[in-house]
Amino acid sequence: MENNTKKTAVLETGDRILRMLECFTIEKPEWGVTELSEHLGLYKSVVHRMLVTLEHRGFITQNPQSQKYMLGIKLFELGVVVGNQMNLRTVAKPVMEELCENTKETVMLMIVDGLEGICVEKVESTQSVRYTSPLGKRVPLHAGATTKILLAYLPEDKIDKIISKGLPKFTDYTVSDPDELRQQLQTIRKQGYCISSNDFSLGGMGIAVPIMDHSGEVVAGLSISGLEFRMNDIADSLLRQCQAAADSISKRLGAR
Amino acid sequence: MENNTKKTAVLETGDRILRMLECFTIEKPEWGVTELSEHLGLYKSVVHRMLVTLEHRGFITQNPQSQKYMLGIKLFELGVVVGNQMNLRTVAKPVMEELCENTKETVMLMIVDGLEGICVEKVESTQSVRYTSPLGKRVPLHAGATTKILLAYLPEDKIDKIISKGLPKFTDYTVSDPDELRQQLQTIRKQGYCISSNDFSLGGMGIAVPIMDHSGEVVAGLSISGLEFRMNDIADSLLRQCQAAADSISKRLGAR
DNA sequence: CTCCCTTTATCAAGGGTTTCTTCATTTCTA
DNA sequence: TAGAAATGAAGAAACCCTTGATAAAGGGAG
Repeated sequence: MENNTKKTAVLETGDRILRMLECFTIEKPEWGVTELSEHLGLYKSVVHRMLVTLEHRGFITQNPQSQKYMLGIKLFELGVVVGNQMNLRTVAKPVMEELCENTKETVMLMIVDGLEGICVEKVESTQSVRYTSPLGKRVPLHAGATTKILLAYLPEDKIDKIISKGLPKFTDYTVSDPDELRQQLQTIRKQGYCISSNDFSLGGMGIAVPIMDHSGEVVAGLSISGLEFRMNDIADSLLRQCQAAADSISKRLGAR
Repeated sequence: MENNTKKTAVLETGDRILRMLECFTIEKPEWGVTELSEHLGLYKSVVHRMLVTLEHRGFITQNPQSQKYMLGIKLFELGVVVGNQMNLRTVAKPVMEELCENTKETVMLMIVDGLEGICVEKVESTQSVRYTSPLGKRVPLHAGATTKILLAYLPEDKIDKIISKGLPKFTDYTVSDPDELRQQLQTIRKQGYCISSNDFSLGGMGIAVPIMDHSGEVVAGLSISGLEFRMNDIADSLLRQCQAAADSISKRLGAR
């Protein structure tokens, strides 16, 4: 995600280090020097020197057995600082816990960052078979109820940008036709919620509503997610509970 | 915390950026350009350029109203990656939840990083009056049960180093005499647990035990923390439950 | 089980590139 | 409106990349 409103140029060396940090993900948390070199298109000695710099202050640590590198405890600390400063998360958590208790399904809170959605909080169902998604994971906005509700309230130019980047299919039910997606988004805005099944994962179902801040702007999506066969017949009831929860959170954020 | 086993020099620009990131803490999550400049002893234009570099990729974000800078969502994502790769946390969490449920007090998991302790997981009591400490916060090792249990099992040279850095008092009961501290640590090792009151916060009480990994090494401290007047009379029972929980976690980590 | 070869990680030095230092300009707040 | 903070630009100074050497580790073959 790029913020290019400022004229000041970025520091090349700094930007390169940040780019490398972005390689460490939930899917691939461990990297070797050669792997990073190839992935980033940088000399191995450059990569190594960056890793030593990060390791020096605990931002990265090396697994002595495998010699591979992984993110260090300092990033855990900084991550907690970010989590703490999200008023939205603090306010939402107890409401989400209650909603999960009442519905027995996973409750998720997502925001938009750039052209993607990120799960910033979740309360997982305690049922053995449950829907879940990793906290902090980035997902596309056109598949899944929680992200489609966010997409619906984005500015038109941003929706255009997302569509122009392409709409990959995750299942046979994932919408990939731009006109059909726009139609869906219009319906979502009209009814003020999104219910979708099977479009991100087969057998999955999500019921999502928007959360507003004091200025009436949509700042997050709240959803109940689970298995379709469990949720389909009680969708109305789940929707009402989700709406009540979102209203509660919105009010605490200063919405009218 | 410095890892200086490698001969490769760190990148000055990179190190400077990391040093700046370390300024953003739970206590002070927002900084202005001039504040950072003075705190770090760097020119304002250098600080500004570093901030723009971090902002460019979402590692830092600027509050438009106050013009101050705070950590960005990218660090939240990386923080989650770190949290996920901590096998200890994943294994411990359900056990901690049960322990909290059974004891009604806050349960905490701490590790050592450098010469300090860090809380890497906690399950807070649901009682309105409860003991708590921020997740991810660094604390000294000589005050409080959870950290003293960790200190007790550190190598002698590391204990010496910590003592030589000084033992600040948090209450009148905080141990600050090196000989007395060593005595306490010996007792803790002997009995295999630590119970302390009032030495980190007045009225607070903690019961802590060590968690071992597959090699028998102490990798974390597990504790029940609460108010002294609630815990004092049932300390034996709480200690047994804490020991059982720690044993369970240790076994799942491969300890015998 | 040991040795050899291949791959990866680590390290060093000079030329080229990037960033700091200084100060100007813009923006914001009281 | 004035002062303080944020933002931005250009030449000198410092840093880093590029290249290749060395060390370490792992795997396969005998």
